[in-house]
Amino acid sequence: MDAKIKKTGAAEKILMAAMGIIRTKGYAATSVDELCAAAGVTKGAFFHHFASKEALGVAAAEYWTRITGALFAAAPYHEPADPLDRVLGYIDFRAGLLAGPPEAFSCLAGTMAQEVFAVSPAIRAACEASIFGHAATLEADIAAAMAMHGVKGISAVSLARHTQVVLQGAFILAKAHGGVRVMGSPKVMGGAKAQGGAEGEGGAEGQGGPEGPGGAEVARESVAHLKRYITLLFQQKETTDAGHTRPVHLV
Amino acid sequence: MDAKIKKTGAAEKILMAAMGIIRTKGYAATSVDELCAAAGVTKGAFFHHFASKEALGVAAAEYWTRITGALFAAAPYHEPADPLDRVLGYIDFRAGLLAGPPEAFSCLAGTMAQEVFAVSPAIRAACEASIFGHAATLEADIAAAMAMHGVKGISAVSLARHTQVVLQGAFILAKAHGGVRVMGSPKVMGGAKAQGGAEGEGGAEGQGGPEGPGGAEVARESVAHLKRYITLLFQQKETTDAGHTRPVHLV
DNA sequence: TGACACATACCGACTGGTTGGTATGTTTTG
DNA sequence: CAAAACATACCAACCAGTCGGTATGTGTCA
Repeated sequence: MDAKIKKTGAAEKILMAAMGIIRTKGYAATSVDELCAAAGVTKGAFFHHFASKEALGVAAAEYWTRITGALFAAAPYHEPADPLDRVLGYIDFRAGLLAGPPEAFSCLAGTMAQEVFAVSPAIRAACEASIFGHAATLEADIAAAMAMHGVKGISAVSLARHTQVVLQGAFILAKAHGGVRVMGSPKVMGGAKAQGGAEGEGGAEGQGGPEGPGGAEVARESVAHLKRYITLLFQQKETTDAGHTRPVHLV
Repeated sequence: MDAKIKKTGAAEKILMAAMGIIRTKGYAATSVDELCAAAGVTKGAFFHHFASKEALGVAAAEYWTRITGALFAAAPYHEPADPLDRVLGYIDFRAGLLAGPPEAFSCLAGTMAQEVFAVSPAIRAACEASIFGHAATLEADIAAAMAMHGVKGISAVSLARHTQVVLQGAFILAKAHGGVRVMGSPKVMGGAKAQGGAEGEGGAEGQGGPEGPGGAEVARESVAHLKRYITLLFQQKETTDAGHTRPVHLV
């Protein structure tokens, strides 16, 4: 990087900005002007690279797939020899990512899919590819672990998807819980007008966690349940096979 | 229409319309005009009853809490004497609701929380109250079941929330999967412009389920995992506590 | 080497339609 | 009647998207 110091093009700057803003405010509430301002480019540049706002949505989902794909490919959970350890390692890795405000750890594809599934087939498809494609990267390890530990009656596909269900759901509870402290940046709707009666906490506990503001802890607890589920699944099948207890047909 | 046959006021008509439209398109993409048209009222009526669009969002979340609260209070899963059966009955009840297109079974509070958690504290709080409040209705049964069956080391609060995490996550995967068939109503974005490369299926299987179009089946599979988790949780504690074989009620 | 053709990347003023919201009626109801 | 419930007309701000233009290559032929 001497002669050519990485001149980031406008397209990528827009995509990076889109990742941050859409995860915070959602797709529909994000305007093209806002995206351009955040990326430091003009509207002309935007529509030079993307045919429409919807096309940017598709591109953002694909960008997200690329970025996260590289992150998980390089992660250390692939190392263990036992496939079950790799699966549990994946879950630990995901739990480790749950820190800070929700927009820092939530999933762009899940956020967009929720909003546009009924109005933009193209974006929905790109989000589907991202989520289900990522789930598919777990299938091999899960299948190998099930074969090795003699777990039967459950499909690896379904269990792989279930891990994503728990993560996506954890993001939502985290977003709903406590919320973000107004640390400046995200412009908040005028508080005077909303005459909402729901001011009190809905039975939530201490929200000032160790490192961040919001519901990362709620999310981590569910991921712990997921890990316990998988552990029990494999542990019980082993005892069932070995011992006296009559074989339990799962599903 | 004789003496007083339920003259539905404008406010409730708007709230009912909001439930349907926001669950389909999301909060941000739903315009006030659209809401008024669907409810068959005018803008004047809208702003007579709601101070702002944000105030409607809060009211919609509270309306949702009321509606669903009544539904679950009247549901039959409260009948069994064994609290564990009530908990598992709840999960079966939720699984039974997973049919048709995603906008028919997904959660308004989860949808809105995802979009507005960073921009509208009032709506976020109302959604939080809805989701965590509903989770709280499960705590008593879960705690009783854990006491009765000697399960320790897990908090009832956390397990109750985990059920909601799985459900919310299941909604997202269902929305991302396959999608809705364009059966007329929801106006779809212009397909010509979006030059998305993601046309192929992301490794998904047959999407034409028995009754509906989309991903209800994907959702049901995750709920089955949830039920299996809770079953294993109690079953293993029982085997650990009391002898070996124990009545297993799987699925 | 220089001149020409062509392509890519980017700029920013502009447009027509839509947005949430308001001001001012008219009708219904207690 | 008076107040609440609803309708009509309207507005400024904002929206996605357009369009004419510039600056910088890049290949190519003489």
